[in-house]
Amino acid sequence: MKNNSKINITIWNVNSVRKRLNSIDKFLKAYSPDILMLQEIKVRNDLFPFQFFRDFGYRFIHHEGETTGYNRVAIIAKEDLEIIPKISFIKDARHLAVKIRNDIDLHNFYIPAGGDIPDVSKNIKFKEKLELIDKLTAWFKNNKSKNDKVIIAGDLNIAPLRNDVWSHKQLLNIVSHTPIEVEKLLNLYKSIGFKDSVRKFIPESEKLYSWWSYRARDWEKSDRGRRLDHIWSSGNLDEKVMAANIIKSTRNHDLPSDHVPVSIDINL
DNA sequence: ATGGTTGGTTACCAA
Repeated sequence: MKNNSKINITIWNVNSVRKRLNSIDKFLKAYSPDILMLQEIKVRNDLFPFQFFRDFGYRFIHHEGETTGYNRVAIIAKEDLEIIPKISFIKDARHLAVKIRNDIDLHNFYIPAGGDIPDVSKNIKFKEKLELIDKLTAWFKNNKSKNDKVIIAGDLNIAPLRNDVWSHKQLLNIVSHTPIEVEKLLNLYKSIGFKDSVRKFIPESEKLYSWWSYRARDWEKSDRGRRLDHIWSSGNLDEKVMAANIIKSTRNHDLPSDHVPVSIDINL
């Protein structure tokens, strides 16, 4: 990557990379991001569609071997990136990190959804989700400072703002928008002074979603979405973020993911 | 208040 150039970073929970090849093909032809960070690729290393991405000119494809085809994230880029150590306590290949421009840490996260019941005494998955976010908050506080250049992105499975969900009132007790999750996520946000690179361009007064359930009869008409996918940059990078985009059109592809891509353009 | 859909080395579980 040349100095002083615009870089597009796109995140996308594809809900199985193999099922989504036609949709990803359409998206890459139209948007051609420099760095593509996928979540929920649901594929083992040996079955990953390497050639598909190489044919689009992506020479850097980073994901890690696990025996199961669940969860998992990948970082794909046009140019080689330096791989940096994973955060050790995140399981199920839900995290990978790289360094860009020699000094910016770029993290790809897939935070667990946390089950259906928003009660830590009845639902271990909800408990583990909250604990993971607490651990991440502590990790950033202990390992990074407000002067470090850090971008964290991915499916965080929490919609923090009132207008990040179709009905604040009706989702208060629904996992992804409960006050306890929102509080935990805000602590992570404040840990080293992250900024929301997408809300920077779209005021909090406007509804904004990145996910629509498969269960709706007509997802677009009912429009009961949530903004679960986020890109945050640390304070000294925020001013270099020049644009953000949620590519809602992919939700109308044949065999779509329930999430749509979220991207930023950043001048580096 | 209930049920609705999708995916995985799948016939249950997670999302």
